[in-house]
Amino acid sequence: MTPQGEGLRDRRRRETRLEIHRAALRLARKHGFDKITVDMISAESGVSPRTFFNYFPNKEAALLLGPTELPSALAAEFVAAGTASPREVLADVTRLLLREMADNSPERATMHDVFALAQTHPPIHAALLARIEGFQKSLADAVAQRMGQRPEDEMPSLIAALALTAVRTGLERWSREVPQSAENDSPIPYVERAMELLRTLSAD
Amino acid sequence: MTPQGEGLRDRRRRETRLEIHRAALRLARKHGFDKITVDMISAESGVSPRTFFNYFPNKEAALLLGPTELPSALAAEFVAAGTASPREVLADVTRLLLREMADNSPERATMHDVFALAQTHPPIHAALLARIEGFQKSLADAVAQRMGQRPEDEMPSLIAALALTAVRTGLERWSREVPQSAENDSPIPYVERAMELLRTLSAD
DNA sequence: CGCAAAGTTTGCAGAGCATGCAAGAATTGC
DNA sequence: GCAATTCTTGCATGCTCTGCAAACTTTGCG
Repeated sequence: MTPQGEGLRDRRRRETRLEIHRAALRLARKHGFDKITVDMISAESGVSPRTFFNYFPNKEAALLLGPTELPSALAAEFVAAGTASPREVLADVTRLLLREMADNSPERATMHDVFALAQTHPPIHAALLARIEGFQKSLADAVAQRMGQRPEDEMPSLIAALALTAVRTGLERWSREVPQSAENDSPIPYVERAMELLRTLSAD
Repeated sequence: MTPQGEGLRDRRRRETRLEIHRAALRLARKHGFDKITVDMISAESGVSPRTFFNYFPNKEAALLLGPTELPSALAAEFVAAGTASPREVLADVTRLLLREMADNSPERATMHDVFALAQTHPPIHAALLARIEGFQKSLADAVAQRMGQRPEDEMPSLIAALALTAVRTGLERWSREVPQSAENDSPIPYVERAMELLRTLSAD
């Protein structure tokens, strides 16, 4: 998780970014996103307001820390698996996403909070949707590459959209259902259930 | 389209709203969304900047005029069709949406422009996604009601999401493919194609 | 018609968001 | 240890959006 060859400068930058993110999330949980300001977040995280905008393009972005694209290592591995039928590819994509979520357990509490906040705060919801959409696009690119199609062809987009719809539906339910994010509390069963229902809807 | 029992006041309100919307779209097409201001839109549409915000909550919203929910008449009709299997309901939803799009031909040029602008302007894209999400939620509610399920159950959400994914994919391709919105140029074949591919993906 | 109630427009003030710029501080590589 | 690079910060500025109150318009009713 912590890159090896990084110097002091890189480490500090990563830490500052995380610090701002955590401060934003803490304050948003406490007061509600619409009641906090960039000044408050900056003060809470010990940087100047101007510096806040060196790390995040806007207030919403500070809440959304995760990757905005499919990590290229995973993408490469996925593409290398070779051509397959659309249905097989879809099944592979869902497996890929589930595995990725299983690995990223530390981020779970954050994901829970962000999804919960999004339910009640339209600007966060919009930002979250845009973020997911970007991820979906990079996923669709990987799918297209694996299927030997062009990125603008519909099938890869549809496959990526289906898979992420299941993920999103599962995460939304999880964040609604489970009020406090306890230890060892995983969204994965929820996502699996959504994927299962999607399969039912397809091939019953 | 033009309600009968509306007085002068209502008519003016509707006209002003449309006027602002058209001004916003015209300017956004011409200069790009990030280059225009609320002051410019207000001037172009002949109202004060303050009045702009009486009609729209923010700059993005002025571009998105359409309904934010499934019209209640359609919802009622849909629900009345009675219980059916998930797959049948999904097929019905896609039919419903296609019919609705066929009827709304006047809005096509606008839809084309908005989708095209969204491709290049992240804030519009986010606003559009949020709008679609809201529509999807109301659609899911209708589906839930028809299937005798609760709104927070997953199946209705998944059905609504699938149908709107097809619509969205079709519209995106349409707006990318067809640069100028000519007369008699319809997105419907594109949406139908996306729906067809989705079926292929399910039951092949 | 005429008048009171309700709704609409506008200006003004003010808080907050976001960006460019330049000066100063810290880190890096040599 | 020094020059180059990168990061932080303050300042100035423009834009977004809201609350409030005054002026104006429409409406409904006597």
